[in-house]
Amino acid sequence: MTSSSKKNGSGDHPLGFAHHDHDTCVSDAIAVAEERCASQGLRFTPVRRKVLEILLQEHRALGAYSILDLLREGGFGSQPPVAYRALDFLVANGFAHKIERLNAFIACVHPSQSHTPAFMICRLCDAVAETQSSPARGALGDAARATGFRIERTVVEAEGVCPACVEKADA
Amino acid sequence: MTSSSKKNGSGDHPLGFAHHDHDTCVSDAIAVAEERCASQGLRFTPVRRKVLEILLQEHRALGAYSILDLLREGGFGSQPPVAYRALDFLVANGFAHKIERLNAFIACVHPSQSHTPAFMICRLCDAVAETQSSPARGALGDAARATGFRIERTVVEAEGVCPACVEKADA
DNA sequence: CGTCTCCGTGTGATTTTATAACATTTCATG
DNA sequence: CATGAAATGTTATAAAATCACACGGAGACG
Repeated sequence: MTSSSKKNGSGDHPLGFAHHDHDTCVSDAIAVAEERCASQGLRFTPVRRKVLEILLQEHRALGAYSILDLLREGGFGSQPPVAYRALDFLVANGFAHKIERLNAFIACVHPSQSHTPAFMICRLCDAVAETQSSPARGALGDAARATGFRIERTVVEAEGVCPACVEKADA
Repeated sequence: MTSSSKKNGSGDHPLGFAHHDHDTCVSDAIAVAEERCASQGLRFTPVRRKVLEILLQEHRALGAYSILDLLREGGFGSQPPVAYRALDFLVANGFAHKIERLNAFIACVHPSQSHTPAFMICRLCDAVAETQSSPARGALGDAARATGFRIERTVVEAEGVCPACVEKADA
């Protein structure tokens, strides 16, 4: 099987804090990536596509070595650089993000627009939801301007408890 | 010698984007930590003190293994858990922070107040400056409230170019 | 059509970061 | 001083990431 190896079939998802039609979300996202690569002269190779499919399919943050396992199952190379290179490409081009707190990777939710992603990470179930932030507009931006620091990129990750786990805990 | 092994003597510092009297800053911070540990019943043991001294002295983000090297020079245990445990203590109690982006640690600039730290990391010289942020007040906080996510902690790290390196680059 | 070059891939080895497991020591308390 | 909890020391191992080099396919160019 090419899809999950853990827990998700393909319909119901407690992930990202919200349910949605996952199958079309995967194929849509792949289509978008394909188009954008074509239009920007980027090579959307089989390994890169497969890694993005894996991330979209699982719909959660995956470590490079988990991805590697799934790549192996798919008949691709199984040494770390294979996964890391594909991930580098996906991250560099905004198709995926790295969650620094987890040393893990997740597919981007809206790869079309350029954006400043922020993440909410559940410490109980490890679910990760992507959202937006503009840290450069708040206190951080003020500090940067005051000192002359030139911000190029920001990592914003909130750790806490997702709605589903809050319910469970309260129950 | 108990101080640095890399490059800082004790006077001049391009670190943290600003110069200051470093020797007193180290001893002051140690004194503060000592007091706070005493008042809160925390054990400010030799290893923990030494690790904090190292972080304060170097005044930049250090990897656990660099710290370990310096611990060894100081006659302390030299196996990873020694450093990691001391760092866990310092981080848990707000005397130091982990820079997720760098897998490195840095002494807290104002360990007295509880705060939501944010960091500016220079990708050219690796200098790190701590500042404040309140991501929970902006778009991220809105998203969390909207979805029911309970934020407990936030990681905010801006990557870019520090003032000194901007100058060098422009020159 | 050849062939050159660049870029991506495959692979083995290694480095860097972090934790597990367990014995020993230290220290506050009774 | 006995005792138990917390901290440390040490060995071993796991997890994450990179290095170095060989191979191969797609486009550029004669």
